[in-house]
Amino acid sequence: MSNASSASNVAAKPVVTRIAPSPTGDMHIGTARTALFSWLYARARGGKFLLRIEDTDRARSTPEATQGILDGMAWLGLDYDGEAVSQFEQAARHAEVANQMLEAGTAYKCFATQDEIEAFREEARANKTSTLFQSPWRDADPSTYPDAPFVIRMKAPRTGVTVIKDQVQGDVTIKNDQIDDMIVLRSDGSPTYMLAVVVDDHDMGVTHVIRGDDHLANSARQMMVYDAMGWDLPVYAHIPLIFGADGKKMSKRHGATGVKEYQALGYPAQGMRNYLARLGWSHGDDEFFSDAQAMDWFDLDGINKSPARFDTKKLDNICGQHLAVMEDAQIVSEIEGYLAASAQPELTDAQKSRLLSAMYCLKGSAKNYPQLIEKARFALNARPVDVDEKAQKHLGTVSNGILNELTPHLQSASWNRDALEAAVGRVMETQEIGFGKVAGPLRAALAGRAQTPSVLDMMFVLGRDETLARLSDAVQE
RNA sequence: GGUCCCUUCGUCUAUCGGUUAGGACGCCAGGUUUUCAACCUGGAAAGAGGGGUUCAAUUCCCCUAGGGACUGCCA
Repeated sequence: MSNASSASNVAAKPVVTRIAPSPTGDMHIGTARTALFSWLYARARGGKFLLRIEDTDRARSTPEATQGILDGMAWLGLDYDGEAVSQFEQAARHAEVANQMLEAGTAYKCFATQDEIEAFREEARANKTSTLFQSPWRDADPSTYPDAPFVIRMKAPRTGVTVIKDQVQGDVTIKNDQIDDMIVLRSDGSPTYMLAVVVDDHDMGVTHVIRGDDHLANSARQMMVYDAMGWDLPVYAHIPLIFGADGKKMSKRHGATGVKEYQALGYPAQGMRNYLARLGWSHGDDEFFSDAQAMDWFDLDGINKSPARFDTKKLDNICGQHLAVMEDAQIVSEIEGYLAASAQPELTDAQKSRLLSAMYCLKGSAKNYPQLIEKARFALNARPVDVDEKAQKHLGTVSNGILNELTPHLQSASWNRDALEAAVGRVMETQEIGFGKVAGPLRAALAGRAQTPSVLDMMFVLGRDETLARLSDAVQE
């Protein structure tokens, strides 16, 4: 028997994609990318993007993890249509479908116990034969059924092939004798994932299933359910997994793997979307782009078949480019989210407005929020500024003279960047020194540290009173 | 073990039989400079190996090697 998903019979329908994470831990960065792809695909086509929480594993699912998924989606700006669907809550419907297949004869009751199956597998492994369990109950006469717990299994074809027409992987042919009679309903009456995904995807009207390629082989089995129920197959697109720097599947030892961790690390969401979109997908040589461009360009045929490694250096670079062009208010708002995510004190109103006015000279060189905040210390910290060791070297009797001479010039200067530069220039002339000789002490006095934005920008942002006060503080010390 | 998938600079990738194999990150060198960064210029750097097909293969096919996924009453 041959089976194939047909792109043509769903092409006319509006696109519906979904992300279906299981709430058993932090939302993985790979899940986020899958969500992003699905989101881009649906949004660009005026379709729907849905969220379903695959919480049928009651032992491992937690409300905290569910909240983590919701938070992650919100942070990344991946808005979904309607309410998040709980797979667990559809259990009755799943059982109903299982029973329908039972009645139709496309599924059957299996009374084999887990011990029996395990014993079979052990023996098979020992003999190096196939561990695919072939239930003796597949064609058993119902009159021989014992009064015992049973599972419902699909009656998989044992000959022929199943062809998965995948938009990324191409046609993948699986021999049917490699497919076991998968369990769709457990002995406690609960549905398995294999059944639940198919039923939910069908009920939710999902037209395009975009998911990790660890599900590729599963697709052949899931297609049996579509077939048994006479449902249209979705378009499949199995995307390669994301690897860590060493080429192994991204895991904890590679550093951050959870979406929330990246927010806590201070990456702008826009940059994250851009980087993630570019990981495993490309549109010619385009590397830096907006959401609108990504939607315009994104398509399944641009997705690569080979796994990509996660590269934080490139992430940094892309994020830096986005920060440089982001709206100031947007950056401040994201910084507030970053501070909360990384358990740092929130900004006061005064700090926010200072940050906002300083943003023009901060956002051009930072790659993430910690870097930006580090540069913004001069604006965030109140007097008296604490002077670190490196800055301290620029303060002393010599610098006192320079700062003292600069003070009257600043008192009379009109407060714009050119005038401030002229004021500094006058001190350079009379003292016959270079800009650096003035900037050093000035930087130390204004910021108390060696790495800051331009001294001209700092004075401009701080304003006359604050600037003069900081100079005075420094001279007194 | 079995089935399936993958393989272009260190990394992300372009190329859809004919290119000096292009771009980006990172790296190295130089420049700019008011510190760090940013920025500018230049440079090194790739078709896993072996067979075919073809006038011509990075591109199509096969084999090998190396990765990976699946092989659960997990999702």
